[in-house]
Amino acid sequence: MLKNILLGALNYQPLTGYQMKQFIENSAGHFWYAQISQVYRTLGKLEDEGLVTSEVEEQESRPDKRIYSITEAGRQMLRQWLAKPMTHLTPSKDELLARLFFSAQLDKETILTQLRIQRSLYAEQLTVFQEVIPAQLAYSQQHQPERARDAILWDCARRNGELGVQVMLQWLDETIQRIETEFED
Amino acid sequence: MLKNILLGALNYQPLTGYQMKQFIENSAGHFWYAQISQVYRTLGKLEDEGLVTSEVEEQESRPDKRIYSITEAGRQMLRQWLAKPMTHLTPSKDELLARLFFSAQLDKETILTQLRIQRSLYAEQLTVFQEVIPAQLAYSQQHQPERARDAILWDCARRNGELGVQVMLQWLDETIQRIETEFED
DNA sequence: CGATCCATGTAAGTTGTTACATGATTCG
DNA sequence: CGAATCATGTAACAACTTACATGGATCG
Repeated sequence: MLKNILLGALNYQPLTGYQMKQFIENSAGHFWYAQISQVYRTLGKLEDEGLVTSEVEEQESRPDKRIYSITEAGRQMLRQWLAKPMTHLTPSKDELLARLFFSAQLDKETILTQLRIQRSLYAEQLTVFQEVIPAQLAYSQQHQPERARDAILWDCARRNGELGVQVMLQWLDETIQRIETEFED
Repeated sequence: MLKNILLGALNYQPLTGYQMKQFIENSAGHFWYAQISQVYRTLGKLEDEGLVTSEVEEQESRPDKRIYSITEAGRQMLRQWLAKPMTHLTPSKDELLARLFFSAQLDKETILTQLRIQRSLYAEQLTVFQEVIPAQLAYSQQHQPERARDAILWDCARRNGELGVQVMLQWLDETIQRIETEFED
């Protein structure tokens, strides 16, 4: 799967491994993440499979850059992945819910503290979707007005993040209140 | 992480690997999943670490059962995990968003078909959170009224799933409409 | 009469994480 | 003056997936 995401990024322009890691953090962070070491290894595999090529650019006072480009075979792979219908829901893992599910043995205050910490983390995350990313999208739209379709889809992804965070905040408020009133200690 | 979830399940009563897989599917499926083979291997490791013990129950006309129980060390591990504050958000991966993000090169109808398939999958999922799980919870509450705290927390987890699915349906409707009106073909 | 359930696992492979190693530059 | 940024990767380990193997009972 990371392979497809790297191909997707390289489909716009050639990038180094380091830049791809940044791309994932800044643009795709809401629906994907990867360690930098994994990015490098995955790029190596993509190159072995002939889906990308690389060339080294020498630099002074910095390590040389290895710049990756997508090949025609890579583009075909990407298109294949995108067009193949997805007939399942992406399964998800959520540590907070896993903990809460088994937390009946904890005392009330420990649970509430946990939930309040998460609430503040989500509140912070909301500004990313409502302020940071919109600013980024506005900028890239000004500089690349020909990418109108991308702009729409990127904003749809952003909106998904915004709604997801809002619903978590709503749920956390509901849940905190419920535990405050329904739990005896 | 799967280790903690298995310990959490065994904290209620001894179970076989097969039953734990079912438990994960039925009760924890919304926030965790695991292959049955992974469950067996993880149980083996937990036993090596002395966090669970097992004994074999012979059966006729069925393979023998290996029944796992949590040890005192296991309970301590579980409590430690539950009580340690979680200061990060669980990162998530979502293939649908990843695909959509890179889908500008696809034609409008292919994207819309994808989104409509997902919409129907989520619609089905909603009845699980609104009908199937509430029935399960009502049943277990009747049979174990002493587990009042568990009942509350399990319903909070269920509610999280319900809200999550509802927000995905809302987002899919929004997104389908947006692509229908804003995409030219 | 084929699929699903019960019930166990192993083996091979892929993916992902953490730690290590290097080193100049730039920012606070 | 220490931390972060740029830039590369390797090694060891942990986690997870897929395929294989077995076999009676039960359901549609």
